[in-house]
Amino acid sequence: MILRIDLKSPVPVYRQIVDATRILLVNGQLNPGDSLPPVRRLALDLGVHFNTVAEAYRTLEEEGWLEIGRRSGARVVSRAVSNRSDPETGEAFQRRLREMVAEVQAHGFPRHRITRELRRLADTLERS
Amino acid sequence: MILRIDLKSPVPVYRQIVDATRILLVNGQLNPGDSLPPVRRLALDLGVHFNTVAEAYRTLEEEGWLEIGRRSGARVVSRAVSNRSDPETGEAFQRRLREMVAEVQAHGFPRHRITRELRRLADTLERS
DNA sequence: ACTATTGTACACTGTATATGTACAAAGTAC
DNA sequence: GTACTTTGTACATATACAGTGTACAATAGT
Repeated sequence: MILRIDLKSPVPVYRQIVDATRILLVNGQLNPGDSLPPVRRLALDLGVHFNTVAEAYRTLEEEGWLEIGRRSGARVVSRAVSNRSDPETGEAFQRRLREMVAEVQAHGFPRHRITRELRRLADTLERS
Repeated sequence: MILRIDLKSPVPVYRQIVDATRILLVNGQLNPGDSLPPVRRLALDLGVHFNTVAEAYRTLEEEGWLEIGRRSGARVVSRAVSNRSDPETGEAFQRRLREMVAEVQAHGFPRHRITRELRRLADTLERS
């Protein structure tokens, strides 16, 4: 499993691991039955302490993605996704989208590239 | 100025203020010459300490949006946006977009609503 | 000049992130 | 089936950061 994390980011490392792994899970690049690397190995790869990785695994377990055993390590399980999403989820999604767009606009990222990325992502989602 | 912040969010309040205000600035709902409320008043409205608001204002000042004076308060200034955005900006934008999408998918938010929001935002941007 | 209003400075507290170290459980080898 | 090795867990500690409390400094208005 290859993840890229940024030690200088204000986002805590364990959450970066969670976020990156969740993408793999949602996209089907990690499937039920697959094993995740032992905490010590992934920690070495990423250059962090293994307890940091363990914290990430526990978070993913709480979200229902993983099953963690003492010697068996972390394994992906099939996860029932509730089709009933909180109404709050949609609002928060819109707000965070606008925040992100405003931020990259402030950095001078041109509008047409922003719209291009948004549409490209929408297309990708639709086809998957 | 009306902002909505979430005291239970893991995102620090001062950054929520920054993010929300940046949207107003980028969208032209706050323009050069406009005054922002005094830190104590906005703090009362939001239910936080005024130093928290002051921290947000200072951050926006560092980003070049505001000019802060002792008695004159915080005032919006015209800001030269560099058209040269870091190449990193685009990559980070894509990554964060995918993270957000994966997160709402995990919450059961249906794909067609995600794509709808993405395209709606793209359209809005294009027309502004 | 006085005063009220504004932001600033800085100490303090609580919480969360990341690490260090010792331990416990459970497969594997013999 | 006992020993060993590999795995995650528990918890103490260090550090950084967010948020608050309080005193101060500057400045516009009277």
